[in-house]
Amino acid sequence: MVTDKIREIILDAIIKLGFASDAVSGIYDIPIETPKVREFGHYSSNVPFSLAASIKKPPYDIAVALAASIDMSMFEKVEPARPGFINFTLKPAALQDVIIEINDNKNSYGRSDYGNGRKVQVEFVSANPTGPLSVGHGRIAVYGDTVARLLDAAGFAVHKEFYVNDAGNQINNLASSVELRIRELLGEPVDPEQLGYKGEYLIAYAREILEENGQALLDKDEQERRAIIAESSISKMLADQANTLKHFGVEFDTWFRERELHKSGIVEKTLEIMKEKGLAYEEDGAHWFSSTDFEDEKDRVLKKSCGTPTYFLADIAYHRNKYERGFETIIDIWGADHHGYIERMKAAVGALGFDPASLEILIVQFVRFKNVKMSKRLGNIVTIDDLIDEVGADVARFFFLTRSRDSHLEFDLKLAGEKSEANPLFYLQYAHARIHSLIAKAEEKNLRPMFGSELSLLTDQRELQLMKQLADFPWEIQSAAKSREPVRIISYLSRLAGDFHAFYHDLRVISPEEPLMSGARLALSKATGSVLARGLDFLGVSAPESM
RNA sequence: GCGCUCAUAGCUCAGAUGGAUAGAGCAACGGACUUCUAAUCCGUAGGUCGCAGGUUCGAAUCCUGCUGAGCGCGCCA
Repeated sequence: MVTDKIREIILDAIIKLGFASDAVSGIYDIPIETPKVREFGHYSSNVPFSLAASIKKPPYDIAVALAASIDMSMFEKVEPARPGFINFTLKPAALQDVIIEINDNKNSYGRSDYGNGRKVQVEFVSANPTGPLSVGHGRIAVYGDTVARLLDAAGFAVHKEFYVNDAGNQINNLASSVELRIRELLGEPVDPEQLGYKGEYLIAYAREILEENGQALLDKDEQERRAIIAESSISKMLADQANTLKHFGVEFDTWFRERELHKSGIVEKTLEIMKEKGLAYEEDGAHWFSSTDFEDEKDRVLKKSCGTPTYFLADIAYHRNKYERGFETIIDIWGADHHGYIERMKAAVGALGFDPASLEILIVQFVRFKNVKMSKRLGNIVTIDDLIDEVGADVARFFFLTRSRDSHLEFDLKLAGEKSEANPLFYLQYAHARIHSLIAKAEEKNLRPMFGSELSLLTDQRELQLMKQLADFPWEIQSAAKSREPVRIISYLSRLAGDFHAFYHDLRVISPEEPLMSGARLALSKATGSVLARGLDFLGVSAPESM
């Protein structure tokens, strides 16, 4: 990775000059960025500012000293700049090597071992199994899935999990609603007001359950009847949700059932542990977690006076279980309505002796709607399935990923379906398709990508800029993974596609009278095509070969 | 009332631990195809980064207050 090489070179110079300190002791302490102004070079670092405090010299003087001590083998120019930057311009040869690197690592370019195989769990969506997934879940699904893909590329061992809340009142509600639908199918009068879940999707479940079990189902005693209906409804719901997510390009390693926590006794066990550690007390017949000792605003109930555990206790047990499974970093992705639970969850994890910093809870803001006809069938829900039907999975995924997770986005279904809104996606896909067709056309004239010494012919400003962009890919993946911001990949790919389009427009690729130049430019195009394809793959979006 | 999040071009949004002249797409305007995909390229115009203070060599970014928006504050899940 070019950026890491530059960091190493800077670090060597820092050590040589005796400037190393606590502030700067490893390569990842060295900031590096692409300057906004092209004249400043390919990369720049403001590390002199980081060093200024510890070695008590003006940043500019440090920049001058560093620039003079840099190993120049990769660079054409290394210049200090006021008030304290060092600007680097790579030699063309250093950029040309990137094409070879990409070609040699077609299926792995962009991957790094930054994560060093550390186990990370990403838990997301985790919708209740009581209805179809909404567009809000869709935003979370795409965000979580993409973060997981990026972490994987950055060298983490990633596990994707969907937590199924299949215990608690909402399940009783679900079962009784389905039972009412069954009775309705059998001709009994049903008061719609009694339906906890009014969505018509339950009618289909009721029909199937009736077919599977026969009318005898209703003769069983209530507890048994409800248990059958509940389990059956849940598994149908999970199958539907999984199917929806699959169409959306999102698949999980595990679907973790809350029920299992209760059945296996982990929930009770967790309460006992908390009591032993003096973290829980009894008052008014209920069990409380003294979370105020851990910066929560008030104590929370773990087990109600009626004897049933709260959702919160189950959640604590669940998180304990996550740590027991050996995850070093746990990422929970929640909707904005759950932000009030972050403090208490972290408090609980910390109280149990785990490092609260290892639990990252990321909030994804809600999606609001504009120009949407509310579906009577489902109440005020726009589902992921509706969205995919309307605009397709690619556009839908891309739409969510272009907004950072903090933005309170307004979803305009009308706009999303139009070309204008989707244009940035087509821009990327078009670049990929163009490259594919270019290479096919060259083949007809017996011209193929060449990865030898002819690459040194690539010295035009357009070519250098495109190669520089390709060189940045691994770094962009890594920083998007570190910051959990997939949106960066979109910005990056747009720049890459833009540089390719400009290159393509200004320079002739296929010219039989210049076979070496053609070969080199085809190699550059091919490298661009594979980086685009890999980038789009991280976003879960297709890279079409023709459009 | 308290808390979390957000406010950047007409619209939708980027903006790397605080760094150099705040960017892109769409919309508007003006150019570029008898030649590799014009779903493209080149250019013009568009900004008091919600408002007011503060921190410092430097603030869209950090802190405080205010305004506005979304969400949350139960022995619900």
